Formats: sequence, structure tokens, C-alpha cells
Amino acid sequence: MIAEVIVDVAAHQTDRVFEYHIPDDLEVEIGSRVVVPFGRRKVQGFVVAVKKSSDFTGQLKDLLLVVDEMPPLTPELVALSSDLARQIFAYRISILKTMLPGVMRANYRKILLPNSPRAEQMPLFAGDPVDLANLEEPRLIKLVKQLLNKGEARIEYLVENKAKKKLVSVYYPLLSAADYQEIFLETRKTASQQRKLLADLAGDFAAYPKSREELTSLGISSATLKTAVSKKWLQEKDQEKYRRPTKPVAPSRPLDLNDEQAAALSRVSQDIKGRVSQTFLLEGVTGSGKTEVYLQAISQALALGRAALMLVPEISLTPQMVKQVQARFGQQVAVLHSALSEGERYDEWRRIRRGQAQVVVGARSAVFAPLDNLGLIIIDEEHEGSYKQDNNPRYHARDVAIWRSRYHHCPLILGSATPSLASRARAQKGVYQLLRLKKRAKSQPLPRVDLLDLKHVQFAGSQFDISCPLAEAIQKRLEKKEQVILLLNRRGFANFMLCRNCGFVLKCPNCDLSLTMHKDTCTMQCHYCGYQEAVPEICPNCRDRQIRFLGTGTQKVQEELAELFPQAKILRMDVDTTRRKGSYDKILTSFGQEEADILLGTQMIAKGLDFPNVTLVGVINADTGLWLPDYNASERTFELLTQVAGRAGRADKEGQVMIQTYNPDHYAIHLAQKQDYELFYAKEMQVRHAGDYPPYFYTVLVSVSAKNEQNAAREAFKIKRQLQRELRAPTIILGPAPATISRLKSQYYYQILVKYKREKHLNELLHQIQDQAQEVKKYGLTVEIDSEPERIM
DNA sequence: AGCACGCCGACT
DNA sequence: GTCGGCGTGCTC
Repeated sequence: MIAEVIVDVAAHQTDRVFEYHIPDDLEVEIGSRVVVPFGRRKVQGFVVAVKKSSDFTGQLKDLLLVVDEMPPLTPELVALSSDLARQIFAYRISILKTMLPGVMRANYRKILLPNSPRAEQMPLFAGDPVDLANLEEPRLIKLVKQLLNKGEARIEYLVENKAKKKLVSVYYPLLSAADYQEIFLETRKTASQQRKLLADLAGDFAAYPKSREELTSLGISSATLKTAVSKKWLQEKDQEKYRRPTKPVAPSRPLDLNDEQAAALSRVSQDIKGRVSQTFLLEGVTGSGKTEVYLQAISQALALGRAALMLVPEISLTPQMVKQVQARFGQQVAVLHSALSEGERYDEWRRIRRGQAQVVVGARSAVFAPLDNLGLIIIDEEHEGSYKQDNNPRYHARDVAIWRSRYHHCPLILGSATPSLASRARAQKGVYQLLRLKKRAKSQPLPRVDLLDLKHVQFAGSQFDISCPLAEAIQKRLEKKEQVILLLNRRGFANFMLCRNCGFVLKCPNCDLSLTMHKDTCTMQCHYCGYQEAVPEICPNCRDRQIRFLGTGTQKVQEELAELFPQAKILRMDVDTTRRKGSYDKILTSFGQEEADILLGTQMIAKGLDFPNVTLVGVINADTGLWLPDYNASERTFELLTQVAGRAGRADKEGQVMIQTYNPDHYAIHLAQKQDYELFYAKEMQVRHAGDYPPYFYTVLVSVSAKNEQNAAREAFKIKRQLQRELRAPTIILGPAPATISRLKSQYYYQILVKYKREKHLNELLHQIQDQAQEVKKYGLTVEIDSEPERIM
């Protein structure tokens, strides 16, 4: 038999199947993870087909090893990887690797082994095997080369599997309860440890086998267990134990639904039962009880013996959210997100693969969860940009979910208070079925939202970040012992350094961006490539002392708050304060327990948080994202403001929202004030229509990058000409133009945007362009294609 | 990608 | 002579 294998070499020329002969002693299935010889080396690969004969004219090599006892990929995922690779211009192997937990990525090592008696005696081979990757000393490198040339040493290529299972010792009784009782009586009284074990064996026989952990907690030492094993009382076996990221929680019961919720649920459940692959858009204001609809729909799928998958943005995958699902479905739930350790992730994933978890809750990549009997897929907060991966492979979880819903003939629910324009438009056209929840479940009033026009307002502090009305409102809440959330979409202290003498702005040496000043670490940082340097005291250009740090970041606002409200406790939450594992959780827990009065953060505080004592939400500057050169800047701003406004007054206390802005008349901002999604949708659709933007047009972004700016530009123009030759109106080709950040990590970027309605051969043409680009890659050029980009910058 | 082969210039 | 630079071609 012959296996078709996709090898773990992410390159254009290797992005196809390679065939291998399957030795008789190996059991290979579609989806098996294998190790194969590839040229001189060995690499990991995935079997995508098994067949009887091959057209290959050369000599087929043998598969070396099947890594896992159960193929990690299902036939569905193998098929999906092929379709997706074509759709998003990614290597198939990159997609296969993103489908699996990180520990299933192989580790490759090259070690040096002696090949002659003389070499064996050398001190080089005295210790551990020589790893050629960490060979640094020039003297040794030379020696190794000589040995290899003379054939006195050879290289061994290793493929290591990082996936490790946690094993625990479990003790099985070898005798009967009566036997143990008898031995107990015969054992001398001074052997109290052994007697304790025997007593437990006799008295609690039915509970065996017991794990070492259980027995130790009974006060039985491992030495005693060793004795028991040697006396043939017990047998020790290694048993796999799942590393569980969550603790059991108290169960919850389904809540009563209002009529809107009930109607939505019954519509979805009809298609769960009927096995219809229908996409629903569940549009429901904050607090309208979408989650309860999800949970009851999941119950319906489970009742039919089918599994359910629920995607949540990483940021709102808080313990609160996970607990809700667990409370309803208990041990059947598996959780997949980035806060898990590698081991926990692997074990949760295996529980799913083995059919031991029927409900999966996870972030973007969980859309590939190996559930093989899906009855329902849910994407909560479907408008979230994070569902699209912004590096390769650039897949959108929504598109993958639609593919899977078709494969499994099951419904897909997209839920949001502020649906993406694309989804809302599809619902309008009837492609998706629109379900609306207009009432808040607990019928609280929506919070009052005020706009503060920064052009005509007095500032309270010395930094001109917080206006007097906002400061007064904060003061009032502090006096009432209520809590405040403040949003500022920019971290750091000041976002650029300007010299007042010569006008010099300190920029990143690798990127076309100003460096942000971080006061706590006294560094100037590039938020794109991570470059850092010390904060200058004099202008690096003219050596003048008159340097200023302008712009506002969370650190500066925190200082100003401390100055205005010296008695208040302030928590800051941004990438800088949440870098360490668990710190995100710690800050939220601390704020939830009312250990602080003000939570100041970037957009990570806007989503999903539910703190009943928060009665004021302030937005320091609503305009930070408004004028970005992206067609969806207004949509992003409206979403962010609406979401953050939803954080105020979620319990019985009345909430208030204050938005500081220089653009109170901009529709994205005043419609967010009114929290009128439908009006925003109508207005934004007009704007998109006028600008020939999505959802009226599809978009593809072709970006060309190179170390040398001319090379990038030249190639970009060449691609443009090719596109122009093949594509016809109404297709619009924009650019090439330097990207908004024209240089990033020392690479110059040029971009072409293609907007089209129907171009049957576009996909094929773009693949052709990608192939040609591969040929010019020698000159250091990279061509990347992003279908439906989230950012065109 | 990464490894080898092959061809040229500069050293022990 | 040989070491090492990188251009080119291949991996079932």
C-alpha cells in the first residue's frame, strides 16, 4: 500500500503530496501523523490518502514511523485543509499544523555520532551526543567537518515528538478482599503502615484500583506501596491522566426564556433536528440573553447525540464565561484557549478527539476541534476581528465554521449585539436567517450615554486627558463607592518624542513608526517589531535638551488619575501589565472583588466583562481608531464604543457612559451614543456603497515586500499589470501604493487591493501570481495574498 | 525549508 | 592543494 503524505516543509516547491510505501508492520490511516525520510533528512508528515498503486517512476521510500495510536486528523479535517489551502493561499502543511495542538509540532535535531574507533576515543564524543545546532566554537566546527569528510563521523537526523502524556501510578489488587483480611491478621502489629494498607484493601476493596495520589492521601507511603508490589499484593500500572485546566463547578438549570428567546431557539432547534446547514445571525443587544439561547440550543444537539462547538473571542474567554457553559454541561465540556499550558491543551484536545467531550468552548483555532458528529456551531461576538488570523495561514473562523456546518449538515449561529456589516448584509439578502432579540432579559434600561466634545471642554488635570465633566462624574462614583471603567486604546506613556528645537521625531530603526515612550521601564518601544532603546535625555539629532513626549497612552492617564484622585485605587490593564501568565485573570478578579475603584485599560477591557458595581464607563478618546485608513474604521469604532458602553450598569444600579471625542458629529460616534445599531448599519452601508467597499465588493490584498524598496515597487507594478490584463470591470484594482506603515521589520511593503464582485478565475490567477513570485524570491521578494483582509494598512 | 553539489577566489 | 563563499536544483 502507498501513502500520500504532506511533509512538514513549508515551502512552495514542497506544497504537494509525496508518496511513500507503507511497510506491512505499520498501520496507516488517513490523518495519521508519520515520520518519513525526505532527502537526506527525516521529517514529520501527515497522511492525506492511502492507495494501492503509484505513478511515481522513481523508487518509493518506506514510511518510518506512525507517531500516534489514533490518527490526529479526521478525514473531515484532511479534506478541509485542502479546500482551505486553495481558498486562502496558504501551504497545506501550515494549515494542518494550525489544526493541531502545538505539542504535535515536531522537534528536529541533528546529532553527530562517531563512525570509527579513533573517533570514539575523542573527547568530543565523551559526554552527551553532540547537537550540531548548538555547535559554536570555530575549533570544534572545523574538527566536525574534518571527521565528516573522512567518514569518521556521521549525522543522525532525529524527529522528536513533544507530545507527552501525563502518567500516574495506579495499583490493582492481585488478591481477594478475604485474602487481604487474612494477611492483615497475620502481619505483625508494628508494621503499622502495611497494616493500614491491608485494612484499606480489605475494607474498601470495591474502590480499587486506586491511584498513588489517593493512597498517599490515606497516609500510605510510596515505600509501603513498593513493598506491597514486591510481595505480590498489588500490581502497579502506569495510567494516563488528563491534565484538566478547569475545576468542576456547581451545575445550573436552564432559565426561563422570554418570547423572543424562545422563538429564536425554536427556529434553530428545528434545523438541528432537521440536519439543515443553515447560518443564523442572532442580533441581540447587550443583556438580551443570547448566552441562554446558545446553552439551550447546545442541550438540544446533545439530546440528539450530537456534539456542539462554541467559539468565543480569546479576550472574552474569561473564567466567567467558561464556568457558565461548564455549569450546564459539566464534564462533557472541553476548553481550548491560549491561557492553557501546552499539556492541558493537548489533553483537552485528546478528550475531544476520543469523543469524551461533546461540547467544545474555545477561541479562534478551536474551530478545528476534531469533533466528528457536530450538531451545532456557535460563534459569539461574531463581529470580532480576532476571528480572522492576521498571520499565515490567514483563515477566518467564520468561513471555516460555514464549511464545517455544510459538511455536518448542522446549523451555525453567529451572535452579536453589533453584527459585522458583512454578516448583517447577508442576513438582509436572506443568505443568513436573521433572528433578533430586542428586549433586555432583565429589562434594565440602557445606560445613559453622554458625548464630551474635547474641542470645547475644560480639562481637569495637567495632561489634558481628562475633562472636567468626566472628572466630576468619576469623583461622584468614588464617593458612592461604586466602580469606574476607563478605556484608552493606546498603551505606553506617550506615543512619540518630538524635539522642539529641530522637529526631530524618534523612529524605530526597523519600521516606519515613531517609538512609544514607556515610563515604567524607561524605554522607547516599537509596538510593531518590539525594538527598544533607552529614553533619550537630549535630542539624538541636534543634541538639544528641549525634547517633549507627546500623545497619550494608558501609563500617562494612570499618572493623571493618581494626581486627580489620590485616594482612589487604580488598576491598569494593557499588554504591558498582562504579559505574565495569569495576570489578566488576577487584575479582573481583584477588580471584581472591589479591591480597586478604577480599571483603566485598552480594548481588552471592552468585551464581555460583567461587574455589577461598575456604574460609570469613560472613553478617554473615542477617535483613536476613527481616522485609520481602513474602510472599516467607522465600524470598528462603533463596535468598540457600543461594547464598552454595555459594561455600565449591568445590575440594578443605573449606569452612565461618558465618551470624550473631537468628532461628536461623526455618525459612528453619535449613533454609538444612541446605541442604534440598525441606523448605523443603514448609514454605513451607504458609505460602503459609495466607496465600492465590502460588503458590496469582495476584496483581496496582494502585498509585496523586500529589503530594497525599488524591488518591491517594481514587482508590485508587474503584478498590477498582470491583474489588469486579466480582470474586467466592475473589478477595481487599487495601487500599488506603499503600505500605511511602509517599512516594517526592515522590509518595505507595497500593496495592491483588488475589489471585485464576480471574477471566476481570480483565485486561479492569484495562485499563478504567487507561483511566479516564488521564482523571483531569490531577490528577497515576498508576495503575500490576503483574501478579505481585516486591515488594509 | 534545508541539504548537497558545483564552481570560483583566498588562504595554510 | 583545500577551505569556504553562495548560486542552483531536488526532495516520493
